[in-house]
Amino acid sequence: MMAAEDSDKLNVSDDFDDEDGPVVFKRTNTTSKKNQLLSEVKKSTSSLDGQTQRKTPDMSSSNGQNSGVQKSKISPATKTLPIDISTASTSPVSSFNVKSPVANPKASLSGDKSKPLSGSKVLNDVKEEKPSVKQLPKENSKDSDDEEDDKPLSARLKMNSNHNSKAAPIVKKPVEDSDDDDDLPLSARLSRNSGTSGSGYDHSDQKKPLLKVHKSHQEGSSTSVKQEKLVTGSVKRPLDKTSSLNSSVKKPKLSDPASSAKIKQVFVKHESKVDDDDDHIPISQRLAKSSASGNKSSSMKKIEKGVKVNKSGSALFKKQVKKMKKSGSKSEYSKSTKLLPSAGDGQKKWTTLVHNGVIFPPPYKPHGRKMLYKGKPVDLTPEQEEVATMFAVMQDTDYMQKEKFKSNFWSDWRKLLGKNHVIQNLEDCDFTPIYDWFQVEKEKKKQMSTEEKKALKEEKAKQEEKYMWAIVDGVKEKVGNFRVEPPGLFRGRGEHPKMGKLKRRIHPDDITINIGKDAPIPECSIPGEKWKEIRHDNTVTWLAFWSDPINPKLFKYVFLAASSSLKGQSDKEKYEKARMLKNYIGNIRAAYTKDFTSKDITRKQIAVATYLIDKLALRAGNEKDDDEADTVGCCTLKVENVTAEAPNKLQFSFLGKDSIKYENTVEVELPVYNAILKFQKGKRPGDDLFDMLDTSKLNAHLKELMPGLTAKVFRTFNASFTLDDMLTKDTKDGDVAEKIGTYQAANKQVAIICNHQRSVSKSHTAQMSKLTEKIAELQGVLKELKTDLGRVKKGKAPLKSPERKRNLTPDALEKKISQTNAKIEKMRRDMKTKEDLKTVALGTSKINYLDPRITVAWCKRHEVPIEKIFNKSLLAKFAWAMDVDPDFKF
DNA sequence: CCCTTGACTTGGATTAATCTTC
DNA sequence: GAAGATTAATCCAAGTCAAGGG
Repeated sequence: MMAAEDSDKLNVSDDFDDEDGPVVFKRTNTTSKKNQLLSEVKKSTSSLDGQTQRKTPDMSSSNGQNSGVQKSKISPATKTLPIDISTASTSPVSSFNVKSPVANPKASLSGDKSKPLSGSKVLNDVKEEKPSVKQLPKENSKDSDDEEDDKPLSARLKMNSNHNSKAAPIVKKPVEDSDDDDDLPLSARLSRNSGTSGSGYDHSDQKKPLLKVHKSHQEGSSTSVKQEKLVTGSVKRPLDKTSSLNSSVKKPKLSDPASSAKIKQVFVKHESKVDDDDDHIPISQRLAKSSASGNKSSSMKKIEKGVKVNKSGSALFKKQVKKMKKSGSKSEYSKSTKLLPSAGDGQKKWTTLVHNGVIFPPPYKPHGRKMLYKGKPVDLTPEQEEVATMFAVMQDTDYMQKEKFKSNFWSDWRKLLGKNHVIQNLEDCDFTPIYDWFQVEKEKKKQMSTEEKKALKEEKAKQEEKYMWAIVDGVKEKVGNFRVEPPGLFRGRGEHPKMGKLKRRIHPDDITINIGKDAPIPECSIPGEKWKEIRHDNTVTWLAFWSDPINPKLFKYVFLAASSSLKGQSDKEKYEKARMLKNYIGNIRAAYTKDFTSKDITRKQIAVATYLIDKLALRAGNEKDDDEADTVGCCTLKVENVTAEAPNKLQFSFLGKDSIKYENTVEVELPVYNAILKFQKGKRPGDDLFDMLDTSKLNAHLKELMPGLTAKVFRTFNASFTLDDMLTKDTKDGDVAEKIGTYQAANKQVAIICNHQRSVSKSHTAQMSKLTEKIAELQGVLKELKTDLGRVKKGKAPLKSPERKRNLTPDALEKKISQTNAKIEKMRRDMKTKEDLKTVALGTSKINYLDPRITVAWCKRHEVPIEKIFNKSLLAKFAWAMDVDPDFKF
């Protein structure tokens, strides 16, 4: 307490950390340092001041006011009664409970639908098919866990970071360490390096102890017992079997029928289990019985969904639907619920596809503001002005400090100006008039009344309505990005060689449309222009694409939204594959451990790389061109990115995806440590650490170990496993808020493992000091209350404005005191959380790495409304996971 | 094999919407 | 009731990985 009040923020944070134990403490510290680093890197030359000096327009803003009416309608629901929302709202969310078509991989399994049925039909069929295959011996829940093998190594990492050692303080990501030790790969584990292990900390905080349960660990408390059961449970997994299987399989490409079938069988197995019990009622429903009582939510929701769809369909759309139906599908798109068009037949992704193409940004409207060149106004053509404006508007971004950005911009702009233009160099350009105009426009927009804004919004919605939906196999689905990207200056991340280049406007004749054969060709909204090409390719899911103006080798695609069944299905398959890895991981670890000492250098490198991917959740690391930012992943690590610290630690430091810095120091098995030294020997700092390796070799090898296995599966496995494990271990009885806290802690842990960072908000520091102040103030109040209490008890009048306090009784004072204390406590917690998460991005893992079924099942088990964890988009995206059994185990 | 093309997932930053607070 | 903070939605860049062609 006190620390917080009297100290500056740093201290405060430390305090907080203590709460969690030493580990945390460390982490925080490191974190903050990290931030500094990051920011430095990112900003490059400019420091904050840059912003302040100029007008720092706060772009954010918004309309602060909303019309009460509208708002009120929505907000209440959202907030308190989650359930109501789902049922009541017409939004897509409502469908989350419905069984979505997506969800049934089985359909694909059955596979034989030679003939493309319409969606609903297929669905029905599918549904019945449930029975089937149970090939895999094991039930999932049990077998999966083998003793310790299945834990993600990363979870167990230990990071030790000594801050001190580094001169520069950046310690970085301390991911958490893992616990105890154990993480090692099977055999290794036995021998494991005990020495270091424990490290001073193993705090028991939750973070680490992943599965080690059976072993000593006791932190777990009551839950541990339970867990143990689960974990050790059985499992004798057919690893052997599988492995042999695999080996025999030669190329398991998914497309390969045989291998895919195999995978699917596995899926089926899981699925069947899940399906079997659907009796459980969705949690949200249970809790909120207020809303509909009793019945199964799914049926209800289904209805709702139907309604909604009908409502939203535009006339045009309906027409199309009709037409389409004629051509084959009879299902009512609005109603279909479960089916999956899936991949039963080979590569086919859909049978019928109807959509309206894409919408273009409005043409450029010249504003006529003249920029200055050597102090004098310059006339620009609309085209020239447009590009000048793109640049002017970026005056207060960090890009302005980057020479590369400016030179690339200049180079492209100059082409528009022409060699002989008055403007001969960028240095003498003053874009202020344009910048100021822009700020004014922005302000105007901000000042518009609520009504005006609303009207504008509706207008836009109306124009976009027809582009928002597609009908896939008779089911109306949301389109993800139907807006063509507007022209602008390329904003590459990190030190991207092409930053600042003009990203030209895309026209209809740049765009290729993909649509069903029987569907009407979308009309091109720009008069006089036409699409580049029309295709009818049902082996792909994109609706349209154009080539990237910055890098013509790349394409920009228009896909369905995440809530679509097509996306949902592949999402589910992704998680099923990761779950499958759980059954193979023991053998995989044993295999690579053995290869740590292989004489075959390639094997050895593959082994070490696989180990790093498994333990640290590193990305595969494809090769990159020179015209891209220089970042690396596992296979592309350079010698200089890894520093060996005797006796057995490796310090990693490199720029990963999006030029996000990965900093971590971790203890490794001695053979790995030695192997790294060997790979580094005789090489220069910039040379490839794994010179015999690339992602295709690595993945080819992984595929021999498990069908469909690739490097990225480890990340998914790691993340989901960690979540499941931490939730199982750390969830305690308590109120919903506490449980959510547990969830967030697990989520945070995963984010740290995956190195999902975010930049610290500009106002973070200010916010922290404000909180600190506020706490101090409350503390003052508290003191006064205590004094008064003492006086009142003795029959004296309270100090200060006694007349106002005259009526206070001791009881009332005591109550106030405790309220104030509670308030202070809460503030402290909030502050700690804020500091703790200032550089951690929780969203990415939630969206991409955590099997939603883990979350849904946990919510069901612990009566936490799912809406507390998943927002509207996530609920829609994970519709396929909503009916999971509460006992689901990843 | 190696290299390129193609398609789809992952990711941080921005912007917009909503909620909190004073 | 507006400023400030938080959260959700959007945007689009940057990865992964399969497949095709030579």
